[in-house]
Amino acid sequence: MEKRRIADILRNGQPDETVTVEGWVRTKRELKGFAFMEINDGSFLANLQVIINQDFPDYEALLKQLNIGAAVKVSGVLAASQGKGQRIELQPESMAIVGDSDPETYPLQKKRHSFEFLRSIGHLRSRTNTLGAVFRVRNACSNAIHHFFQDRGFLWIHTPLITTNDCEGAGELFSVTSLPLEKIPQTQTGKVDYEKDFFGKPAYLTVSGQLEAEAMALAFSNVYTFGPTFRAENSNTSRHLAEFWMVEPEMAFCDLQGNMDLAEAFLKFIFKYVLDTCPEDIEFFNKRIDKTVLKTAENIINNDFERITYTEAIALLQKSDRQFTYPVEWGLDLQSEHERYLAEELFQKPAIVTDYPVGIKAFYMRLNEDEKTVAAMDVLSPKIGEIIGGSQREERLDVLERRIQAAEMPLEELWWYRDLRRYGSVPHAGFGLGFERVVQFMTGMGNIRDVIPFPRTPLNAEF
RNA sequence: UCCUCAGUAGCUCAGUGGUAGAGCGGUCGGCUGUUAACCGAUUGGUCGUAAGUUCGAAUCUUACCUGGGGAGCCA
Repeated sequence: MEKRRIADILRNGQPDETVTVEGWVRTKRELKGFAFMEINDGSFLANLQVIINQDFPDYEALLKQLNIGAAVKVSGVLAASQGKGQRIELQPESMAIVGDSDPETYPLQKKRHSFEFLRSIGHLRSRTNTLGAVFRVRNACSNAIHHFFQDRGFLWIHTPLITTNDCEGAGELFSVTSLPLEKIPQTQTGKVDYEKDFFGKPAYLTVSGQLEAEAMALAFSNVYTFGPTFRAENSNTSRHLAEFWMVEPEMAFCDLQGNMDLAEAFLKFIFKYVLDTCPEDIEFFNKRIDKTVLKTAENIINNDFERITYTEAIALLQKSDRQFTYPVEWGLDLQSEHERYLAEELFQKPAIVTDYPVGIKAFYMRLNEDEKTVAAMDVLSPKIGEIIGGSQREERLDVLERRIQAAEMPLEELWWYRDLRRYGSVPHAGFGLGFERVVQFMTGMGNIRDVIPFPRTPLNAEF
């Protein structure tokens, strides 16, 4: 008998087809002479309804075991549903409890649970409608990312998770060591003797694969990373994780314009891809989580992003009649409230802000002709804020070295990064995108901890 | 890390100085097409932890722990 996924049955199944399905009981409703059971195998938002008549073998005993959470295997014949709410349903001929579930202790009920509670049962929460939809969308989004870049000839590169650069960028780093913490070897001056450590010097979990991606871009022209990234910052917000996934394309022979064009095309593509592949899940989010999800997605797909310079953004903020908590002044960084005002209220769509003051951006961003600004870009989105941060990179050795020194960073440690400017240096650009923030944006989920299966945040590494 | 709100039954919450409550869930019974099924009964508690005030504390005070929202930092 043909084993089929529930998504396939609900989309394509026809009456009188014989099928076998495997999944978990989501709900059961008992009536006088028969019972309804719904099972879900994770392939689809909706459940497959199974009708069990009282003349089914061992009806009484079976029903006692068909509790929410139990794993079952059912074979039978599809039939057009007599009731409302589903097109097709399953009339079983044989049924087996693969793994039972005690209803007294199983924490999931057939009712709404708070996301806070679901986080405490991270190993089971993916069996709920919302988290199920989240992770299907997350998967589709991952797929979309690879499609987008692969179709354009970008090489997917795997940059190291362990780094000895403590100067990759901002953010606190997690240390990586094989030294015994209870008895750390010390030098004669009483400092940690890193020469005895695994790598012979301090090592950390990476906060970005960008520097290595630049090296690879200068060999393969267009590359991208897509992998985990770590930040030890004690951030307790709905949009920060200690371990998250980042997408970082890097393009040789590319300037800031090309970078912006790619970022915009990229966001449009992945939104359209997810809309096309997970329409039911997006519909669910639009109905139950955030009623603007669909509108926002269509807005992104169909409209050009607003593009303004930092200087123009400051002027717009100063011109607005809104009272901001933080000062608006050329040279100061944009605060969350400023970014949200621009994207959410003024433009009501994503906005790309470029050419920030040199003083507030990283050393590797290319110095503009005015020597006051750098070729940086931030894509600001409604609700989430900064969703993409990128720049054209400084390709001129002398300028780069000046910037490194101005940032009081050690030139020697960046010897290989400087080498890239010495041998065949070309204008190049790239950006970083927080993957979970995109999934948050697509689904309307308010807390980033609910768009990654097992979130790592301060004081939380359970599961 | 800072500000702010919260922590009471398995879940969601009410109770704001005087006997610990409801809905949902679970269990039992009823119901011929349900779909957050419905109807009836029943079960269920270290009121986050510790100390203090009081004749008496879920309720007031202090500290701590945990969580939510916001901010900073950032993607």
